[in-house]
Amino acid sequence: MAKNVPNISESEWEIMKVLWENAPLTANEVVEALAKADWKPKTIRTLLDRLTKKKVVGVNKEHRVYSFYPLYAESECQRAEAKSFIDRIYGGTMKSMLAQFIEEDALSEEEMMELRQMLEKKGK
Amino acid sequence: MAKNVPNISESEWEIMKVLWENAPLTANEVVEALAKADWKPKTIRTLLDRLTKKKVVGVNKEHRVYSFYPLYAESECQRAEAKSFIDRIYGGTMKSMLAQFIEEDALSEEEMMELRQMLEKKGK
DNA sequence: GTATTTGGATTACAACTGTAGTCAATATTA
DNA sequence: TAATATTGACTACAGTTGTAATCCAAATAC
Repeated sequence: MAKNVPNISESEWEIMKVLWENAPLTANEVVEALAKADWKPKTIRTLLDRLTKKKVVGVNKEHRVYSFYPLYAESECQRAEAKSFIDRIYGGTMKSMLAQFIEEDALSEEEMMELRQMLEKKGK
Repeated sequence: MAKNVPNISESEWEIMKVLWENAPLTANEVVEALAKADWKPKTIRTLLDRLTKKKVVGVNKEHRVYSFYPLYAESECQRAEAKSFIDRIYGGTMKSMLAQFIEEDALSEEEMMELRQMLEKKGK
């Protein structure tokens, strides 16, 4: 369980989002999915290659045109990032983070209500 | 308001934590505060210099031995990091993040209770 | 006042990132 | 089949980061 997820850089994360939604995809399909991001196709290739080298992405080489797919679930990666983020910035507790958001009115009334509901529901 | 905080790297963040707690401090005092972190003093100097160059830290050069102090509040930096983190990883909403934590039972009963209380109190 | 320590300035150097470009083989098109 | 386009492999190159070391001047210790 909880194999440690390798580090995924910011640009790489964009690629991953596409793969998590539609994998497997060829490089070209990823390029198309990211048309709005103004990256040159080669850049996307490089990122795919790096993700592959890092073993965050797998490659199917059965056909001439390879296809790529994630080797970790999105939620797994999110959780890994979240943990390291909260540790680093908020001393390790979600509470401090949420406390700050609440104090600084960074949440809308609606959002707070949703959060309350989520907590209630789980509460029991 | 909300001048954009420059990027603060992971190691640099450790330095900042010390400065936020005790600034102004000389380089040497920072070194002492970070004795447990096993960084060579020179490394800490380098990080202080970089933070200074980035204008995240200010320097008082009135005495031969300089002293350093933060130019941004901790909460300001935390918020900046949190925003970019949530945008990048959770599509921009705190809700998705908290939802995931709740679903995956990443919070203890006690933590959830505290969160509930915080939300209640603010609620009205 | 000489030797030594301390602190600031400068330099080092590899890994990781962002952002591509070149090259060569294969596939497709005319 | 000859020209062209696609795709994968490899290379490029500067900026950031982690992690220091060297050099020199001033201060301090003998």
